[in-house]
Amino acid sequence: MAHRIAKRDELIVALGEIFRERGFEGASLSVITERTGLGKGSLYNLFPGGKAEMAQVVLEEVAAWFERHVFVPLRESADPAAGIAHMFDAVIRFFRSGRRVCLVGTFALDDTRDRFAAEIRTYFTAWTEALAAALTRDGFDPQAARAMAEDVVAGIQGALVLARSQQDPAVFARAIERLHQRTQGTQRD
Amino acid sequence: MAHRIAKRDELIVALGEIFRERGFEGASLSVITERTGLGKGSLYNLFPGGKAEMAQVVLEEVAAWFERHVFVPLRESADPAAGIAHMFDAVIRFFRSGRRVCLVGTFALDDTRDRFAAEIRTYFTAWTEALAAALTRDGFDPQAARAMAEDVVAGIQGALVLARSQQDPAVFARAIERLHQRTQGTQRD
DNA sequence: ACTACGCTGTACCGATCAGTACAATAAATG
DNA sequence: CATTTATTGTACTGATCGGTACAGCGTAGT
Repeated sequence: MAHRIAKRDELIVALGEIFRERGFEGASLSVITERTGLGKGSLYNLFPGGKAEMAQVVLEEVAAWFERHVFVPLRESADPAAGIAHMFDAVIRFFRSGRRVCLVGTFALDDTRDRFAAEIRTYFTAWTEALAAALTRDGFDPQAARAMAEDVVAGIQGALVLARSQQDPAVFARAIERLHQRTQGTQRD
Repeated sequence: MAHRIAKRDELIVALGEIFRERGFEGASLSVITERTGLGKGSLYNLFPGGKAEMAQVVLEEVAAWFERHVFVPLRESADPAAGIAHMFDAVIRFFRSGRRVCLVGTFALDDTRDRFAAEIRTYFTAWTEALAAALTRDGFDPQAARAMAEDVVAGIQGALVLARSQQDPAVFARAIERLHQRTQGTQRD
């Protein structure tokens, strides 16, 4: 049995890692009990809704993290370019420089997609819109800002796929760097 | 029971759709028998290796399709820009304007990733390298070509994730259009 | 027509799935 | 300490998993 996890927060983080590594279907109760050190009794006591509730809570946690570390800075930073830089830093940290995969992206592709469709959709629209708004404030034409925001969010997701496929975090780092530079470009309409 | 599938080629196509829609784990033998109209007896007669062999064959089929419709034009087209344009057309067709998802990308993210790691890796490296070579031939600085190729391949994957999450193929179409334009840009080093 | 063989459906296998029931234990409260 | 309450491990459920065994069938070759 793995080390016992004391606090609920840590448990949610651990669940997130498991879902990221194995997907929703692949994260069986047996691997969850093993990795968290919690028996089924404890798990179902904490999450009466079972696996679906665990995934739901993890998704909410992810959404909250992005809200705090990405969306708020994008929206409220006095200097929009600083907010955008902050976003890229946060993304690099969150995805562990490409070693981690995007849970929401994973869920968006596999057969879990319908179950969490609303959460997945919200995550990406919120991100795209917050970034587009920041780019607009930074001098981009609104239409160009929207296009650039889509490019950046899609580019990050794609970079995660590519880095994972090559087992090479450097691919992710390079892609992030280029995306960041493009947001600082001069052609803005 | 669904309509009986006559030819092996059609069967492989059907298997591809099932894996795309449900992932490797989610594509249970029961849904495969139902969707293909073939019983387990037939399936295991055709693919003695079971599900793993089915997925392997589908991956090979995808690789062959890209080799023929994407990599060869990229490598052999007299006009590299025409080869690149051909690639974008093929991609739009293959992914059904964003309604279809990339099987390889899906496998790269979920827990199937280790099982097919070699095939996944080859798919993306072959694509990136063929595109980078074409861009170089088209006048890009070799380093810029490599970066652009990574951006394009990652951008396509990300656009598929985004389009799927928004259930909006237009997101994919727009992203492809922008990627294509960037390959035609004038800043090449 | 007869044989041989490839294809097929079906019944079955042990393993594992998510989830439940519940008794034993631990912790909190008096 | 006694009693209540919350947490936990374990044994179980029925369903489904991937895979196997095999008998029945159709067709081709002769």
